[in-house]
Amino acid sequence: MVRAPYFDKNGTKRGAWSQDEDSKLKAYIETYGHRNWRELPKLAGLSRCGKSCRLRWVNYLHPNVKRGNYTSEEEDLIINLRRDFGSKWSLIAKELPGRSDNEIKNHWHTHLRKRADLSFSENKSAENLESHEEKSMSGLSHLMEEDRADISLAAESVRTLSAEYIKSSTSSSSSDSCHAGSNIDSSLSSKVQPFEDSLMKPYLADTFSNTSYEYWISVMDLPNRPFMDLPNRPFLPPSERDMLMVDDFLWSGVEYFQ
DNA sequence: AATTCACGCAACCGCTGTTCG
DNA sequence: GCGAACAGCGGTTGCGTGAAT
Repeated sequence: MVRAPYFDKNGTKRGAWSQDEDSKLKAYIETYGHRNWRELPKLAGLSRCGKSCRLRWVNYLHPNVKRGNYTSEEEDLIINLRRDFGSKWSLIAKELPGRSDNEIKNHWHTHLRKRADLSFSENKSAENLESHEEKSMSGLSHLMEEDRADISLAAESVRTLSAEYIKSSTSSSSSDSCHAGSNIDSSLSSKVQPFEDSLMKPYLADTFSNTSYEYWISVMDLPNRPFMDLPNRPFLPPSERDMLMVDDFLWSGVEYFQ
């Protein structure tokens, strides 16, 4: 189940813990506490590094650690907290007495993420989109103001082009109003296509296959941003950094939908 | 029965924040 | 104010186990 025990080049033991090591660590901490993890292994007679000892204690040996299956209440709580806090596992763990951040993180990745995905796709509906938008924007709060401005610029570009795209699509004679069509002005299409290829398709092909362009425009409709003239602002962000910003922005929305 | 594959989870790695001299 | 040491965190990895073929 875990890495087989071995010694690294410094003579420090790594991998799975033995019962003997567990008892030594537990006995030492219960007697003397753990004020200095670096010194602790030497004093406890262990050939481990301090980090390894800390991890073993926090995740396994601590008397408050609760073993066994998660209750449905705990799972619901994790899903809700994950939605609110993101990957702040230590914060989430504080709300679940007896569960370590590592354990919760593992449980999320192996069980709950799928359930959360399923739950989202089942609940996805038009009336929720507005609140999703708010959540998406609140997801930006952790970013520096200048980064938010960068994202906003890129998002504005997306918004503007998408609006033109839809306008062009819906005013055309084509019966296909969902996706890039053959009737769109070729210059506009050439600008929209990279957007669709590089940003939208991963979502459309995944969780948001039925989400409309109108929705994405509403999500990206950031308030109080200067309008950019398309000729002066190429659609694709000019740098890799901008690209990452847009990606981060979009994923921050996805995070909140889970 | 043997082999392959996917899953679950303990442990590790690398980074960031905090404390201390 | 600065750098080193340390603690803590989140992402990733390695490998045992059981299910599927």
